[in-house]
Amino acid sequence: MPKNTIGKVRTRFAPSPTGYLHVGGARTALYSYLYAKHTGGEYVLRVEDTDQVRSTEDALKMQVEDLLWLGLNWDEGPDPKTLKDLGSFAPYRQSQRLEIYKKYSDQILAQGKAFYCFCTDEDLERKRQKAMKEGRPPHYDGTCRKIDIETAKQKISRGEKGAVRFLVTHTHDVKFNDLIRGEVVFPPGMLGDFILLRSDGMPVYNFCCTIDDALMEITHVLRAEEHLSNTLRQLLIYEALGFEIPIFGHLSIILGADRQKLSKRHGDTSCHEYKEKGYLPEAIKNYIALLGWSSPKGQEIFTESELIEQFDLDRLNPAAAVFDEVKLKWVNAQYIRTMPHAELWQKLLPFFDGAGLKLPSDIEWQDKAIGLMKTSMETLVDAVELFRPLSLTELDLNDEGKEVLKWETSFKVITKWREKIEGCGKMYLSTAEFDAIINSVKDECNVKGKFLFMPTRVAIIGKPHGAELKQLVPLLSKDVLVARANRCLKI
RNA sequence: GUCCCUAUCGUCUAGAGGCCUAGGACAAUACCCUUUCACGGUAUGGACCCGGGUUCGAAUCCCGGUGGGGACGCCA
Repeated sequence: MPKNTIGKVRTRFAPSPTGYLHVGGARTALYSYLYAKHTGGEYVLRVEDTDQVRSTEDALKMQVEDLLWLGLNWDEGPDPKTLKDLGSFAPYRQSQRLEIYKKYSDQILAQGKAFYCFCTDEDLERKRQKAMKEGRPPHYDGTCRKIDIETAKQKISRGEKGAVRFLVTHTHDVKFNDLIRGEVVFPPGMLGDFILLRSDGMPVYNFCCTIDDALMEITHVLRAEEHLSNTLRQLLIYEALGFEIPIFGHLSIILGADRQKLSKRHGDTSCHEYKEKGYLPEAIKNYIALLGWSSPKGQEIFTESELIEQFDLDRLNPAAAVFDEVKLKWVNAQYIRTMPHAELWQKLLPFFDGAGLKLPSDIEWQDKAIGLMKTSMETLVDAVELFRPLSLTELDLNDEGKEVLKWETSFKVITKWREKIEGCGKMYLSTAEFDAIINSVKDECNVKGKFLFMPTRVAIIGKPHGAELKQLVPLLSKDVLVARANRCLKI
């Protein structure tokens, strides 16, 4: 009987590689990871790829990539680079553990706790519909229970396809103690005989999951609430095989703003999409940690080590939580503000490149620019519009800007502005020098308020509204400022 | 249909029978700062799903209802 001999906490995240990593999956992975780290235990990545139709190698790569992006590195599982299984419980891909499942299936069959089923899909579907219509639970009706094992084996040896079903006969309540929900009771009659092995020999989720959790000595199974009723099947398998039962914790579901389970209908639900929208992995992690868990201190923004230190399983909320991107944005903004400038610049670079922005490569300039801009952005994508006026490309005058240039006083203001900059000895103006110049333009042209600031802003960024000039001007060289002013004067 | 889970401001939550006139965060509103916007600061409004019990006392415990979610697959 498999047993956790080390006495260590072992958690796992067991995704099915059928697409991108969903935020719900990310949270399950995060909690499993955090709990293992918190207790000094081990965190395993196992790949549940027994659905050969839907599981793909590409999807596995995507999931691995997203998990690594979030920094949820596993102690055992497929190697991040080669995807080769690493760890003493290998293999970690269920598609490579088929003999193991076969062995246990044979054992259950031999115990008489399972039987071969030769019913066809069509038969089953018809019976299911009929049962539903008559108000009965749509359970398997037990047709093949009466086929004895020898007869069944003969049929199989003649090439007939048979699935293996677990024989569900218990008449007692099945109970377990859920970490999050307390005692959960399943009365008898909730279940029909369920499949262990499909007729093509592939095992199904509930079977592999149970065997692997036991064999891999997983001590704490954290998974989404939709698996709560699966636990009954798994408990019956644990019982039949005499395996030690792990501690289960069923995490609440994450909902969209419409209070329905978060899904593709809600738009962006994968980590990958949030990455593209300019969210930092630290921020996503921090935000999803708070969906269903709270810090005993009431803290909301954490470093990685604070999260690990404070995270525990006794503060998980059983009720479903709505995913709120507005708050995610706020969390993201907090991280942007505290991130070292050079690091933030590196993260911004792909977004600038993607938008075709050409920005100075001077490190000092970049540092100054980030310092001035970072409180104005919530996501990395926001930086694109913020930095666009600083791009060393031709000034883009918008219609609103052109309107401002038509004002009577605008020509005078911009001419004076250009004259003042040209007269300045330095390559970059300081904020104070900019203030001084603006004030002298104001006095000498005798204009103020919007008639002063709007034309000046148009001469600098091509539009009358937007970024703070005090932030922008110190980041634009004299040459660029003059060239842009000239451009406006020519219209 | 049957079973399981669940219910505190718009959202995430604190709350372990008296510390609750229910606390915090995001969002909202107002004001301050600012010659635009944002940042920042200050303040305001905003919730215990409903009905029964138990108790001297219930957001908290119990029962019922209602709402929401999940499961009843040769999907996971």
